[in-house]
Amino acid sequence: MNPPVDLSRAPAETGDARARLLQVAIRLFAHQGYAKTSTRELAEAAQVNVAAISYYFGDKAGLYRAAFLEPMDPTEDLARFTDPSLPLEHALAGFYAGFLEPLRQGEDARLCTKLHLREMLESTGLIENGLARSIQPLHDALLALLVRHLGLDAVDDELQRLAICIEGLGVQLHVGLDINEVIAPGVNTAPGAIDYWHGTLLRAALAMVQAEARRRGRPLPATMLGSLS
Amino acid sequence: MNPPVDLSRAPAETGDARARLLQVAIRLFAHQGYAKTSTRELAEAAQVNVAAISYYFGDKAGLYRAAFLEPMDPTEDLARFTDPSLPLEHALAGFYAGFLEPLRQGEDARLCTKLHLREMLESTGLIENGLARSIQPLHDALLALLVRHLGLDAVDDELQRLAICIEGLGVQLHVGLDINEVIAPGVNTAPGAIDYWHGTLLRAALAMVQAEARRRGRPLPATMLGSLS
DNA sequence: GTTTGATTCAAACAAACGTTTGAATTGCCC
DNA sequence: GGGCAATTCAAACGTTTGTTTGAATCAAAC
Repeated sequence: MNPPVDLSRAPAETGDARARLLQVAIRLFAHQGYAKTSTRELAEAAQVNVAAISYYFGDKAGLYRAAFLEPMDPTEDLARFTDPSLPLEHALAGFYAGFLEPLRQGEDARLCTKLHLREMLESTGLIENGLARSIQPLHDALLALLVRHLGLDAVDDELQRLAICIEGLGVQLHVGLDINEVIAPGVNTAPGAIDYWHGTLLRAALAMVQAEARRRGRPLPATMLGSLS
Repeated sequence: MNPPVDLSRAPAETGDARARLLQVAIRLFAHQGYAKTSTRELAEAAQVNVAAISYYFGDKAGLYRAAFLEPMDPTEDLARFTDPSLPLEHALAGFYAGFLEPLRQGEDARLCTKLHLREMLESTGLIENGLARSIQPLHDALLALLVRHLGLDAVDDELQRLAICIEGLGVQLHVGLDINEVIAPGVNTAPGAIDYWHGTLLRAALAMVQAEARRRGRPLPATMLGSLS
């Protein structure tokens, strides 16, 4: 009795049934969505009895919530580019490194990103409490970076749009992971593809920022750029 | 008897039950996905008996397929930017106009785009036969445009990535429609927001293309640019 | 007015769904 | 070994799912 429903982060200490369910849930929910994934399918994939879902997570929605919120820690992504001493180029390189790292790692990390992207389209309400809280700091940090390097003293709408464009380039890589392979075979899978993408995104973002600086009549100080240009 | 299953485009002539089902299907499938939308919900929303679904479309999947493939005609989007006499800036402006037009129109057009975006993440196989066939021409036309203005004689991987970035900026607008409003309130809903976005996307794409031209040591002829710069 | 074919309807179907149950099993402390 | 709580299990629960059925309704042709 007294099931540890939502014991709040105890993935390994309570046998591996709970942990296996979580791992499988991320994969299956990401791959085929919430509604198309049945509890029996989850249980079978995790080699666990169906009742384990309600035992450990209350119900199917609880398992989804746990799987969705599990690996969300924006702090390490933030650390990659918020250092004010970084030149713009290196900061943007660090920014995109956060987007590209899941692509380098195994399929699990990629599916985890897919799970979050899916929520952006479905918006089951989890997005306001979880995803937004993970994205907002990244967005604000990027805004601060741009304000600093553009020499502005406030965030205006045009800067918001610029930031969203810069983020969008990184998001697009994940959203179009599958379809880009159909449209332009090899762009994502060829050896070294991720590194090439890193360079492309970085140059694109730099060009956008420099264009915006020029548009505002505030060309970037050369010292703020790195070696690439 | 002899039900007109998949009569292949006869939306109005056979009473409006079929047409109403299609219209409702686009809205509901886009809003909550395929699996979360039940046949009874569809029938009720369309004020139609449940049997009408199998009567007109065979089954639920048939209705989804019909709704998905219904309004897909890339030719008019193509016409906006493929004219070789257009300067680069005007061509890119036309390119993004195709992305932004659904945002100007009613919610229906927006949901239709959402329906297609959702398929990019789910990949139920419909994407290869339908969506890819609608996107591929756009992508190829954009490649041709870039090859022409960059003075290249072939498409290489870096040009593929540049094209995907340019497209990604447009896609991002739709993908992030909801979440961007949470992160940066007003960017999509403020009066004139779409027009502002058009300018931002255009300047960003131009900057990316010019940067790529510089990287290749082939600066763009000034004659190919328009009045903005 | 009757016939004919197309369309609509309420009702029912089997299958799959999420969840619960109560007994069986396990691991561990005394 | 006995007691105890945590965990696992097969089975069943009631509901909802997609689909089908056969009769009822409708509009036009004869």
